[in-house]
Amino acid sequence: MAAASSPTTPRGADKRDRLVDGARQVFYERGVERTTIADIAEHTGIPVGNIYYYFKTKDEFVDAVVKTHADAREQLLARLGRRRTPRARLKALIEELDATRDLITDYGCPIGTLSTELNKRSGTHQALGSRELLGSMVDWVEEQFNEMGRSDARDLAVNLIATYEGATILTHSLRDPDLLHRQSQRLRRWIDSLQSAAG
Amino acid sequence: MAAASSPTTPRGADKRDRLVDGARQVFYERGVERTTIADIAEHTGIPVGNIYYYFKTKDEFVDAVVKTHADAREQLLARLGRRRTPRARLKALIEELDATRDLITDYGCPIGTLSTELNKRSGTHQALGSRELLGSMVDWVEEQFNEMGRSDARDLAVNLIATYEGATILTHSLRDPDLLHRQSQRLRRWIDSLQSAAG
Amino acid sequence: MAAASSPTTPRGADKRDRLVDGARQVFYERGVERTTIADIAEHTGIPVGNIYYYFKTKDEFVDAVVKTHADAREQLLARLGRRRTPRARLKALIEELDATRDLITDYGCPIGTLSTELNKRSGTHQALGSRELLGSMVDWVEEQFNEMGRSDARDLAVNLIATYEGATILTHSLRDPDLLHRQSQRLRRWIDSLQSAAG
Amino acid sequence: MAAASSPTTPRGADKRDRLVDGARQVFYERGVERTTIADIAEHTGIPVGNIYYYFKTKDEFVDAVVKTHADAREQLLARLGRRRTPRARLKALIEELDATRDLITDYGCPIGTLSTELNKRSGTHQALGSRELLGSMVDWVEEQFNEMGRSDARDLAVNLIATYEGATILTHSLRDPDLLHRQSQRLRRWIDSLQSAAG
DNA sequence: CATGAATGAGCATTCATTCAT
DNA sequence: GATGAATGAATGCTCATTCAT
Repeated sequence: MAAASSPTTPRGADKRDRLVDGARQVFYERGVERTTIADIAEHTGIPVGNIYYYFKTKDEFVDAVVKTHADAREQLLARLGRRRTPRARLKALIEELDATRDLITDYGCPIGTLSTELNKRSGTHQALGSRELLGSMVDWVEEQFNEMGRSDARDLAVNLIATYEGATILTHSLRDPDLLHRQSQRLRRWIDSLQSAAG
Repeated sequence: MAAASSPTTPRGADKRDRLVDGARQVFYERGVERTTIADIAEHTGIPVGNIYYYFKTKDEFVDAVVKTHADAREQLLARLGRRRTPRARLKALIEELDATRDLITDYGCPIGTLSTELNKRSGTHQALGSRELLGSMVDWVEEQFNEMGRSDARDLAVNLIATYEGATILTHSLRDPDLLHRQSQRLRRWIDSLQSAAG
Repeated sequence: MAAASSPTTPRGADKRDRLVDGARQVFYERGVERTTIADIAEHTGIPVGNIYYYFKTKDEFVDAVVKTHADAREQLLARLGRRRTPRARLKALIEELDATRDLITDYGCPIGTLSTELNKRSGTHQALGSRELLGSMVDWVEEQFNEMGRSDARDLAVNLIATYEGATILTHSLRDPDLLHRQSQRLRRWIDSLQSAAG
Repeated sequence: MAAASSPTTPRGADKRDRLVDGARQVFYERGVERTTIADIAEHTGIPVGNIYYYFKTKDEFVDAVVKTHADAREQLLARLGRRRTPRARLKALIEELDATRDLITDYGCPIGTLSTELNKRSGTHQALGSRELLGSMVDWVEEQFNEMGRSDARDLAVNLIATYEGATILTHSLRDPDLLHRQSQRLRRWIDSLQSAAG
């Protein structure tokens, strides 16, 4: 009869987390539309009836998964923030992303494919959250370029994220992890090549 | 007694074309998964029962739409091929794509979003056709860079297409057509900056 | 502009016959319910639209096929009638039926399976015709036994037909043509064993 | 707080049983092909959506109904097995079957018509189960004849079952219950007339 | 008469969501 | 809170039948 969850986490939070994480995985692998609540139930081992205690609709699942991605991204950026220079931070970002290239080859960019799917979902579901996902990524990169004294920071940021996202699409479509790796190296060289205080 | 259809088109081809085109549009706007045959029926004004005279399964619709995109791309590349220099061809390609930025802002890149969706569909549907769509685009670009004497033609081609595709994702997610436009300009400048006969 | 059909047959009779015969075959192999008009069209090479010129409904097909079986049976009985003695006629009947045991192993008795299916169809379709099929067979056999002077001719006739029909069911279900053959031999011995003028 | 179902039956088993039994009836009366899931829903009062909680496909219904027939037959044979002599068992079997002649007049032999239909269904559905139904019946009868010391037990068994099955077809087709009754009497006399230890 | 095409009712099946315990 | 079961509105697809030429 002892409490099954830690005193600092709200009751049932662990179960909710399992659900969100399970949904994130299945959404990623099969896509949101093709994932049924029963799929999530099976994947997490939590019965369907119980799931609805935590999530009233499938859309709430989507929101929670989007938030999960946002949190993960925030943590990543926080970790990268510890680096001394903006150039180092940007290159570390590329490195991190490149490290997941095998998953990306199989299922695409978790954020990119989700965004694409949620954008088609609009009408049913506000894709606001998804807009945030990529947007704040661009914002963070922009900050780094600003710190480097670039007046064209926004364009550079868009270029970096766009190049990376596009590479994930090709990597996934052509099932070639090496493609993403080479593109990552190109991006790192490009970052190195940029002047620090010029427009 | 006037001919109902042009002598060069087989009977019923016009209706079939209407269906494929309708499907292409609805797939593009709502996504393949969220599009029902009834949606296509409503959009084209062709009753459901009749649709199945032309397409036996939804997957056949997908195949036909993929083929439509492939044909359109082929025509585009053929048109671009008339330009004198590879550099001019590449810049014209960027120009063409940039011209559709308003649609892309609303619905994303027709080929990119379709590919992404079809990749999640695998198992049910072979995404081979979709693989071709982006792949042959990269191939064509690579040829241009080869003609320019670049030994790193493949990497440059991947970079160009990736950058463009990524830009469509950001443009769509952030609903900002200007973003794609600026990125197009950047790509054109990049093409101009490349040495013609260096690795 | 020469007449395509013989002057003694009504126009289109040949095509109609092809249709009935095709339907008979497909009905036999797949069953009436599982056979579509398109199946008959494909099997006969006559386009669907044209079929409806000869048969307004699927039920009319069924009627025509039943009549075909009735005609064939009549011809068979007429042929058997040429034999001198009733005993010889009955044994020849058994012989004829036994000769088709390979088909029966694969698809059952053409008349028996059709009757069974049509009886389930009642409400939609009056199975009167089908009732005739087996009924007149029994009647003919009864006549033979009558001619043999048997006062229990009806019972004997029922026994003969029932035994044969039942054997086709087992033969078909157990996929064993030998079973029908042995049962045929048993029936012939039984006929031989019957006294000609006893009750 | 009283138990809703008996402790020996799993939860939902009663509803499942209602479904199987309903399906068995409707299959019997209308035939498998002409029975829709909606028919079963209406007949049992269980909504369509709920039915699929118990049976994922129509074929699963068919399997369950076949099994029901197999179970019923097993129970029948077990009951008959209590009789002292094989001859008594066989005669009791005939008696049991004869007792249902009114139903048979209306709908035919439950096992025979089902087998016939399932045999046409092959390709879609393995008629193995159906093969068993009649086959094990023959086997059981064969055992009785073996016990009687007949070396031709197999043939005799085939003859008995075939005669009975054929009689149900005629009875049903001609809508005459008396026909089955007379044939049953004939079979009983035949059994009595057989020598116990002769080939 | 011939034929490809049209039509709509119906069917098996799925699934998000709700309910009773 | 937990859970199996319930529910009904889709969804993709079929098919007998009809129509236009």
